[in-house]
Amino acid sequence: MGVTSVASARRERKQQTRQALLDAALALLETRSFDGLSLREVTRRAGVVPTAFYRHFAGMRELGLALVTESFQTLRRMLRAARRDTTSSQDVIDASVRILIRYVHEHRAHFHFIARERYSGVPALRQAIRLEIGLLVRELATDLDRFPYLREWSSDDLRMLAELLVNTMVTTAEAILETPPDRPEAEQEIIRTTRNQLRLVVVGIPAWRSR
Amino acid sequence: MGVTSVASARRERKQQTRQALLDAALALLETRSFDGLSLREVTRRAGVVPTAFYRHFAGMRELGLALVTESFQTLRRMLRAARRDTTSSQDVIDASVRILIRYVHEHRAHFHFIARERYSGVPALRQAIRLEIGLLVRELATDLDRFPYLREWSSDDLRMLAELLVNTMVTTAEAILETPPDRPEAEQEIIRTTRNQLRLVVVGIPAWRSR
DNA sequence: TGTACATCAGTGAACGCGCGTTCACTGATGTAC
DNA sequence: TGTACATCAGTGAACGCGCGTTCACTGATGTAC
Repeated sequence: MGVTSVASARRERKQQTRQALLDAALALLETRSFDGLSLREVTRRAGVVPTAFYRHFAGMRELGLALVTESFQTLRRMLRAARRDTTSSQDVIDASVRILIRYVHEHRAHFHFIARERYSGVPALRQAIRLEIGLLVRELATDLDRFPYLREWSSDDLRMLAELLVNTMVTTAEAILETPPDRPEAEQEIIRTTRNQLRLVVVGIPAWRSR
Repeated sequence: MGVTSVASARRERKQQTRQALLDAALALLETRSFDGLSLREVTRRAGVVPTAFYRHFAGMRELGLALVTESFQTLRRMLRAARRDTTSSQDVIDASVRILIRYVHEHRAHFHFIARERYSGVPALRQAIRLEIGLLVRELATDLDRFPYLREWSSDDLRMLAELLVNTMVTTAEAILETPPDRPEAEQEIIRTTRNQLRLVVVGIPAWRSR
């Protein structure tokens, strides 16, 4: 038994309520944006009295920031999975897109939340998300230089490429989320288009020479 | 004097109030998302009593749809300007980016609104915006086949390329809007990156062969 | 052109409702001895 | 191990407020003759 992680029953249950609040908010955000979400709705859905909210967050803004953190943990896990899969795979693009689609389906709510709030009404959330996306882009840029041709690229150019790839992936994720679940052929069409877009970018790489 | 456009004083002033409501909403949307906007705020800012609202719109949803229409008129004008400028220009990419930046600055509110609501909480707005963006992509795809190499492309591939270009432009517009006005060098950096991204895509074109 | 009536954009009072936040509380869990 | 006190997650009543929508209204503008 660990010493620092005794996690008394009280602390454990508090953590459960906190998670219930986060999950409730995430579920409500499927149909509303964060701006239009009320504290009372969240507590109602979490099965707790409104005033209990303040035992966990100072207000809705803080809950939103916690959701940003949680969502980007998912994205970072996705990036790690992609790194793993693309080193063992022949078709890097296909493997990357497959990972993306899998993660979007398995973590709809997180992707939804980020897509919604990326440019939405609450400044603190926008800023936090922009910062996190910047970090992801930088991480990806670092990963990229293990590929042929890219070794010689400047870090500025790698960054530019990473941004283009991330933007394309983000747009794809958003499009997948918008697709009605009863139209799998529409999803296939989106996937095909994304693959082609990434291929088009990739075939340009050998021809690229910095300014 | 036209016969059908007599525009009695009454009709004219009604139109003015309607526009005041639209402008008030657009101004408030700089800091809030549509979801978090109230009818009373809008009328207050427009200098009119809340109940007057209903003389012009059945509810906020309808006002939102009117804003979508208005915003996309701006975007369509931009596309026409880009078509004009890029046929007379040597550097198509540079001319296109310049037009985009100019329009973003001159019509901040319209771009802001579209960026905000593209994936935001109100389904009717999301759908309307998605539809309009689809139309813009198709228009651009049609424009593209006047360029070398692209003449031989299938319409599916042209569509794929147009989508990639529009996504890049949309992302750029959003990034420009997020840039604090006191940091023009950050804006220059975004512009440079966008130009490079478009160049990277363009150098890939001659190497592209459909699946 | 002048008059009598119709239209209708905007007003102001009123309603019931859900909101965020405060406060004093309860009772189960944790801690010290 | 047993007891006495401290902690604190969650409760429930209460508050003042802005909301969307209804309704009957006013008075300037438009229309018919």
